Amino acid sequence: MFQSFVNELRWRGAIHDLMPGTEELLSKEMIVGYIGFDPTSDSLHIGSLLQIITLMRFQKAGHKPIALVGGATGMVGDPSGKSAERNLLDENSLNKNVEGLKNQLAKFLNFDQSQPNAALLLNNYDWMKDYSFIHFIRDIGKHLTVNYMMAKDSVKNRLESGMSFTEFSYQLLQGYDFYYLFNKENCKLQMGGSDQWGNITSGTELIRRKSGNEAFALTTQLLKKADGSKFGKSEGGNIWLDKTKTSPFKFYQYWINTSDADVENFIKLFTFLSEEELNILTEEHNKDKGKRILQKELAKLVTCLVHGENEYKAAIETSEILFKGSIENLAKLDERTFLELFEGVPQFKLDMSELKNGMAVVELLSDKTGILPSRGETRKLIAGGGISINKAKLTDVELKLNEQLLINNKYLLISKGKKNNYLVVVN
RNA sequence: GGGGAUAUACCAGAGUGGCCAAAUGGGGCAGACUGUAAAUCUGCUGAUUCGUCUUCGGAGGUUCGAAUCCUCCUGUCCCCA
Repeated sequence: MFQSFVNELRWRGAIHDLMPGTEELLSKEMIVGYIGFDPTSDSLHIGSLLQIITLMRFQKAGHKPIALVGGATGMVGDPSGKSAERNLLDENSLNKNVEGLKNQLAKFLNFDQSQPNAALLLNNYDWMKDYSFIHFIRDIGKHLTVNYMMAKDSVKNRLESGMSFTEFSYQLLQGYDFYYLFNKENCKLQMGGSDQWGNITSGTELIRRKSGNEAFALTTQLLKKADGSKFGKSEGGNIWLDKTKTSPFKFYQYWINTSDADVENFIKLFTFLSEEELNILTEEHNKDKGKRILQKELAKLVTCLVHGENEYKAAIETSEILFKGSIENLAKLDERTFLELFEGVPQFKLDMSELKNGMAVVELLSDKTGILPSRGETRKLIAGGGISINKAKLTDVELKLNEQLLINNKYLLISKGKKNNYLVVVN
């Protein structure tokens, strides 16, 4: 039972690096392992989802996962992968972020205390807040040399451009977390993205030097898309797990749009389908890639995992209407269903009186709604055939809107390109 | 401390008195094709009431006219000490 974890990550192509002995350790007995999450925002995004899923797999393999929110480390800022010193978060937003992350993380793991491998959700602020500087540098700082710390990539890369003592100390804080969890929770493994290797090994080193014990590390591949662009971004920015930041519809759309080049890789990483199930699906998919079998399955499973089945179904319906449906069908829907369908679509309000006065499309699209940043750009886009109203391509730049265009006397469906839809609600 | 180079739109990078809202490439947005994919091709990419208006590190100046010349300031890079 225990041996499957590393193997599973391996065939899914998730592993970047393992400390020697890690696989043996995990195959013998139930192990406690942790992953830390930085409270840099009040929601996690789909990049961190991969780490959450790693913890879930870890738990499914029979091990005990700890999700650690970095309430203390977040006050300092992890320099890993950063080319410049960052601003510190103020405490209010930090607290808000910590709470947000805790709520999200809680949804993915099993905390049922009757299970021996029940998950834990911890905040390192709890053990750091009363640790005084003087004691910390005596107890902890004494065990790692500056030479050792400087050899880390996160520090080395910054020797030219400069780095504050604060960020330099970061690895010591994260190292101490591991040491603390090792002693307190018998946590022997830390996992994380490959950019965390340096921080994790500072922890294992601290454990070794301070107590002579051995701790282990496992890092996962950092995700990249096949075309080199960044994973987890769309025009609107990050794809968040919080549905108020990224609607389930948009979330679903992100996954359904996965390119052929990425989809096999992503479905292995982001779903719990077995190797056989995946083989069958992939074979089906390869027969006719146009059906996008893998994309649909991936979008379904990830949306269900994060937002639940109901939101997934709603997202599918909205997608059907927006991409396949006709405007007539849309008009047939009752108001409630209509609004439900468009929940994930950005909406704007407009006064009927403004419409009756004959508002120019250009004005609506730029000044009134901000769908486009300027009138000039709006004109250009219309001229280029990039705007549709109620699914009909808009050809007349000078068009004046009137109430006859409204669906059910109330709505206007604006599309920018194929994939960006906006709903104007007229009262 | 001395000497030199450089600063141009989202980025890279041409332009060195008028033909410059500024070449070209990348990125972004849109169109065609397709499968809501990739690749490819096409258009757009300062604002605008389409007459103009505001931009080339900053502040002044020369000139009918300045991204381009002059002065000062600021930032960056390189060399010497």
